[in-house]
Amino acid sequence: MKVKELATAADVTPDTVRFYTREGLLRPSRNPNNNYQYYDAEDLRRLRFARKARQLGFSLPEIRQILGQADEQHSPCPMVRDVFEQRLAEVERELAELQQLRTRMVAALSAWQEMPDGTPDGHTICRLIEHWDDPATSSNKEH
Amino acid sequence: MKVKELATAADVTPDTVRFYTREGLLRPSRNPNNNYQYYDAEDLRRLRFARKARQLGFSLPEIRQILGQADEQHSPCPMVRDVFEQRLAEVERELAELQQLRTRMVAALSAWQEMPDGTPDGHTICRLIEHWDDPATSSNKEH
DNA sequence: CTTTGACCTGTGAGTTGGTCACAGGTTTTA
DNA sequence: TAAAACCTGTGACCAACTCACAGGTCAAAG
Repeated sequence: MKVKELATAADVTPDTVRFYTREGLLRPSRNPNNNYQYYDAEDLRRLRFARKARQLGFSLPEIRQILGQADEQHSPCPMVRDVFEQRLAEVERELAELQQLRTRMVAALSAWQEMPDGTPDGHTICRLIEHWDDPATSSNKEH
Repeated sequence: MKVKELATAADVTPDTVRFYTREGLLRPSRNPNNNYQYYDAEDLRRLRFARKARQLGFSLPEIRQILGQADEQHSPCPMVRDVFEQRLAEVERELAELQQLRTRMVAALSAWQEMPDGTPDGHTICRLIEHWDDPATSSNKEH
């Protein structure tokens, strides 16, 4: 398969195929006549694997490591379980952060309903923001 | 105030002050003798404003625009309200996406409890991931 | 047989919001 | 007077692609 064929088969762009190849996740062979890269069924499996892993939150270096282990006949599954739990914890942290941001934004928005637009007076930029009270800063509960 | 003094006053790093200066958010004066940059109370206000706006999800270009409007004696508040609502919508999109990811991850994790680690056999990389069913792909509800 | 269009190649820059490193100049402290 | 702490500008780095460019290859259509 050539780049675009593989890309179509895995439902990604040719650019992504080329990028993953540069990153060492795929190992195409080369036709010395025209310098084209040719991918086989194994590459397709690797690419599909990589995409699924990405959707589950694995990074490219992690995926490269998993593929490398499998290449060397080691089961990557224990590592996968391990990394995955860390990722889940991280996702939950991000989620909490984003929820907090949303809460702050909703609160700010409702507070703004009652505030008029300020006219610039040289020492105020935008009261909506300047008079907004950051809960993380005002009463520091962190650490 | 010199760079570090301003940074300390706004609780950011000197690098951030320099970065914001390069980005045009701060406008220090210069001492021609030593080429140092000097910041005044207005810069401190701008910097604090920028940090609050960042916490509320505004991007640097947006903040630059807001500051620019205020510089020209236009009230940036209407724009702030406008951008803010878009940002809130975006945050809610990201939030939904992250929640979905978390759901998928939790489901995968519980499914994995019952699955043994595979031994590499040349046509499987890691069954945990390969046999995981992406809800977005399998039954496409999008669009 | 040539032209067009679709494909291929490698390289390098852009995205976001900083952070870090480097090499060298200045000012303050001991 | 020398070290410590600060200042300067420039450029690379992070993640995971995406896009652009300039040029080479190849299949089908004229």
